[in-house]
Amino acid sequence: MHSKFGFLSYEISHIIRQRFNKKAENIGLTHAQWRALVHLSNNENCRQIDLADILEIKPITLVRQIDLLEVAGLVRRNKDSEDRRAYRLELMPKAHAVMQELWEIADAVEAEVLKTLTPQEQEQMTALLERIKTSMSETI
Amino acid sequence: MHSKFGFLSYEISHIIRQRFNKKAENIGLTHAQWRALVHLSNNENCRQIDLADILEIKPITLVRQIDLLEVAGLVRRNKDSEDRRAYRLELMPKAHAVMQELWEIADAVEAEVLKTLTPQEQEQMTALLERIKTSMSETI
DNA sequence: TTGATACTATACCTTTTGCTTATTATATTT
DNA sequence: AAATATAATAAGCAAAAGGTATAGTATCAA
Repeated sequence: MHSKFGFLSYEISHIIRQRFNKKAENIGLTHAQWRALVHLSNNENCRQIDLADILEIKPITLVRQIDLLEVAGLVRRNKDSEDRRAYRLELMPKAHAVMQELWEIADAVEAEVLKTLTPQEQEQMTALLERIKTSMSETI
Repeated sequence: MHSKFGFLSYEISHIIRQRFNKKAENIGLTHAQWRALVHLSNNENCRQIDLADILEIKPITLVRQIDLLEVAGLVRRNKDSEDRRAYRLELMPKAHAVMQELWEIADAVEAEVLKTLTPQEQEQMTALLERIKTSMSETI
């Protein structure tokens, strides 16, 4: 029996993403931008390279996401006082309002997806996935 | 506490995909083509629209994947004898050899990813994910 | 201290994946 | 027979990500 976990996790997140995009299209943020916002809010004032690392994407890929978020007034690049090469990324007040809307959509999509499991099973699965993710980031 | 499952499943599959692509780049098939092959081998002789449905993509998106797979000699479009609008997709012998290589890579990536869980936990998680996927396809 | 090396952000270009809209040919239903 | 639906596809676009190269700045080692 061959591996299935890779396909399962891909296909589930693929459908979640489709559903999220459909419900969120009027907000004007793509899934990738929304992901950047969430991780930025967990790591306020980090540099672009830090955020790119967290998002598991290349710095150049992040540059344009930040460009768009900056134009939308959600994020600001502040010059790092200690390293003149770097920027520190600040979340603007408007971002919090947008994020609240997006969290409602994300929570609704997720509730729909997980409704087939009991609360205990949901917790169990989240815990298992978190262990996998932690182990993956350690393996480089 | 906000939803996490969407992010977790996305991020894990994102990293799995990166690792897979890196190891498989010399084979000359992209992740999407590989996914199409696997699902085709589980549904031999289906029509393009059936496969698109299984892959949760639009038929036009699949057209070009099949074009590429056909050029590579892995898949053949056979005219459906009962419906002259449709093609039946046939997996060519060469595809099986390629798939064997790709399965080895996929299995290795997956083993590495899951090594942090016990075999029981791995089964548990796969079972939970399969229930989610089944429930999602039922919800349309 | 200076010269080599490394790092941060980014410009330019390409690839991969997927979509929308519309078209052609064929089936099916009324 | 006419209206409607379906299978594949063309044309063109968009989102997400990467590769290579470069400017500017930091850091380390001789």
